[in-house]
Amino acid sequence: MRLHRLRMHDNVASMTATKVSAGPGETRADVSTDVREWRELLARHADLTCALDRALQTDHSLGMSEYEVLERLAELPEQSAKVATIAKSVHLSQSALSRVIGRLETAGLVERHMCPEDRRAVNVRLTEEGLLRQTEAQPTQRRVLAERLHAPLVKSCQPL
Amino acid sequence: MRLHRLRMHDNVASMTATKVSAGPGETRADVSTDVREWRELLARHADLTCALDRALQTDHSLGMSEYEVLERLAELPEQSAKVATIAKSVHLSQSALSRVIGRLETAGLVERHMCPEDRRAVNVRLTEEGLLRQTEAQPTQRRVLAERLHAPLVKSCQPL
DNA sequence: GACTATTCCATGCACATGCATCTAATGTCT
DNA sequence: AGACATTAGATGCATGTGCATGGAATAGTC
Repeated sequence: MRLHRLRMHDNVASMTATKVSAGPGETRADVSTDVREWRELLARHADLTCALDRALQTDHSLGMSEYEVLERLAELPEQSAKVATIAKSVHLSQSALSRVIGRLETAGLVERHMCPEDRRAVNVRLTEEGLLRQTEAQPTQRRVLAERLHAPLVKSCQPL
Repeated sequence: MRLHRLRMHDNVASMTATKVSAGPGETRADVSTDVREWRELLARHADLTCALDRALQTDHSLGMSEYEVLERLAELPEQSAKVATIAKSVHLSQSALSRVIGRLETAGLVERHMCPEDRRAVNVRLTEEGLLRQTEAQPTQRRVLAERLHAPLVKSCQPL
């Protein structure tokens, strides 16, 4: 049972070179505002990611990546989309997404169909079972978000 | 070369059961405020994590986890700490942290010493080389943070 | 002092992910 | 049509991570 969580994906963005020289009064121990914000972001992400993954896994046997893909499909009127389309809204590499879809397919929650108008593409369609699972899991996700999205951080950003 | 990034760790927090029932007007397609916030957090995290890892790896041959540990040590006056202490401020499991320290040790950036007053514990000490590398890498980290922490998100949270 | 429980860290293992690459299909030239 | 470039998606591989466990040292109990 995978109970961790992480993701990232290379979303190529502009690299405007904003020069930021550290202030002269800066010592070894003090930390810039950006760094504090960044550490809070990391802490919040770790907390939520862990809690969400745990809750989804325990209560619904779904990983966070799996749930996210189901959720995106469920939000669509057609409840199906090409892999490339899903990739645009999920922070996973193409390969990781391909495997997530593979796991969902094995579990019977989605089906892969060849795309008639572009036979390279694959259409991913939510099954009845898939919609059911997503519908069941959604309250769990919402509950965890409501509980922790704005809760005070336990593990924070103190300089140790 | 590892060019991804992600982390999480189980920081046990209270599980106050805040009941949040979805409003009756909610349809399949609309997304709650919490969910929008959560997706923004995910997107920001993915963007920064990816950019930071790339920059640190390319320019300084350091992973994000490695850099973070170096940074935490460099912030301390003694520039050394027990593993358990470091663990409190980094979002890594104990095992992952142990291995990060192992890689840093192999690279000659930290040293492991037995802790005299508690011989179970290990003291991790920044080497000269380690401090140098962290000092070199810090501007890179600050630059990426300044560039992207508040930049508009390219890959956002649209319902596809 | 002997025994047990607990704490600190390292390691075996399973697994999800990113990168590089491959195949197939499509698009673009000439 | 033929040749080359591009795009969609799957997969081999290396790697980082978490979980479970283990060994060693300490703390607590009798």
